[in-house]
Amino acid sequence: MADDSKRRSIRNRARSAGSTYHHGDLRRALIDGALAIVAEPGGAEALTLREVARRAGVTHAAPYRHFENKDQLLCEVAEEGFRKLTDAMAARAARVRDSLARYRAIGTAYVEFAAANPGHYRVMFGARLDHGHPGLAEAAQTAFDTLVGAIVAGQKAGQLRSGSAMEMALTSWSAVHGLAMIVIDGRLAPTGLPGKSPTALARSVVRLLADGMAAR
Amino acid sequence: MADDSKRRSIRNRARSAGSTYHHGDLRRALIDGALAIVAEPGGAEALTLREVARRAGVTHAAPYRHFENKDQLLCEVAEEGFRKLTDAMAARAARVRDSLARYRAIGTAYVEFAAANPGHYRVMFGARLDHGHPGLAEAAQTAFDTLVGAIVAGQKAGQLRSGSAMEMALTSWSAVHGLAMIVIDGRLAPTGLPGKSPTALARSVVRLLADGMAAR
DNA sequence: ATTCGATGTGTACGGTGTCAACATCAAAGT
DNA sequence: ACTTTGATGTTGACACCGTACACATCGAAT
Repeated sequence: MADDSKRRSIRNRARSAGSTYHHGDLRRALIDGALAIVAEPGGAEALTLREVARRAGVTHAAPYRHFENKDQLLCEVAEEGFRKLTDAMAARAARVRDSLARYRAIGTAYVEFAAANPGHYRVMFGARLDHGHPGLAEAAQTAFDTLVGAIVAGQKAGQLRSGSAMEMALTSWSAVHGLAMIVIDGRLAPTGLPGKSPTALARSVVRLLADGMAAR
Repeated sequence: MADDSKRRSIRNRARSAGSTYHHGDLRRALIDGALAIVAEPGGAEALTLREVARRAGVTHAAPYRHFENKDQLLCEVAEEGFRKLTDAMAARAARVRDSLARYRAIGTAYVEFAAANPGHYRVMFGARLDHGHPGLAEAAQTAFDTLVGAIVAGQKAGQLRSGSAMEMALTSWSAVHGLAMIVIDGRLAPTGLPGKSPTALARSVVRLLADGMAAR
């Protein structure tokens, strides 16, 4: 019957993807599906538990065997996002020697990551996220530490003004996070600077910020 | 019957609120209901069309006679939010003579407004907002212009460095918006500065920002 | 070979935004 | 004064969502 053949094809799909038991590694498949949805035009709005299940070829209730609820899945997605963000910043920073320029590079990379992955970024900063989730908290911390590290290094090199590195980091993070949100939410109209590329805007904001933080 | 008495009480409630016809000024009642919900603990998450209708003592479909869809209602709520934000900034600025101090006062007032009205602020910057909505666009523009005005004034007074006022405004807005989001989303953990009051954080960030923008 | 625990299925519940057909009522036109 | 009409509110439906529970299935430990 149609039912049987459909079911078999599902099993086969799961089997082919390095399965451990029952139907492949569903947990991983669900996260991957969520990542795929979030990268599509629909964005974070279209990220629904049922759609994730559909893509994994599984019933809408199956995800509950691997995640307590939707938020837990979102945490996993967000965690992966913070790791990618950290990587993006680190990769950019690695190509710059001057510590002030490195600070700027990190800020620009931050905004560009958000602009390139708006759906993912929105999940990372969604209101419903369980802040207690251990992996997520650690991943977010690591991303933030990248910024702090660059600031401390700049201070040691005498290129950034002395003072509370933490306050400087919070200010920097606020600026890049705010710009990222403004850009991905399409809120540039009031500034009269629409049409400008995210990169150009990021460079402009980060330069002003770095000028302010630079030793004088 | 119970039905009749219930209906009558609804009519009476509407009547008592300066009605024009059928049932009072439902459009206004719906917006007010939305504003009330957004100010409650539940916040923007709890803002549902059906709940708004319930509070107005009306059926779940009635709002569609006054708003095309939920987003249009949200636009109205957001518009009112931007007006209140503008007022809050202007009120604070009016008490400061020095133009650099005034710039700082505006930034601090911005963050404090968001911290005091997190639900409302989240609606104002929700992803689903129709950017085309005329009233909303104007209200947002006015709020932003408050910032731009303060910067231009500071430049004229020789207290803020010269350069593109628009870029400086975008940088300032990014910083206060970013900090506002971080605070109301409870994302301070990575900074190691949790527990600090929004006001203290705002002052710290704004001071750093103003130092950077100040003429030297 | 049997049991058992983990995993996926089916079905159900209450909630949401939205729509279309219907009912009502104030005001305009006769 | 009576009718018509257009704006407003109601009813009931639809498709979706997150979540819960009882049931089926199947790999692995006994």
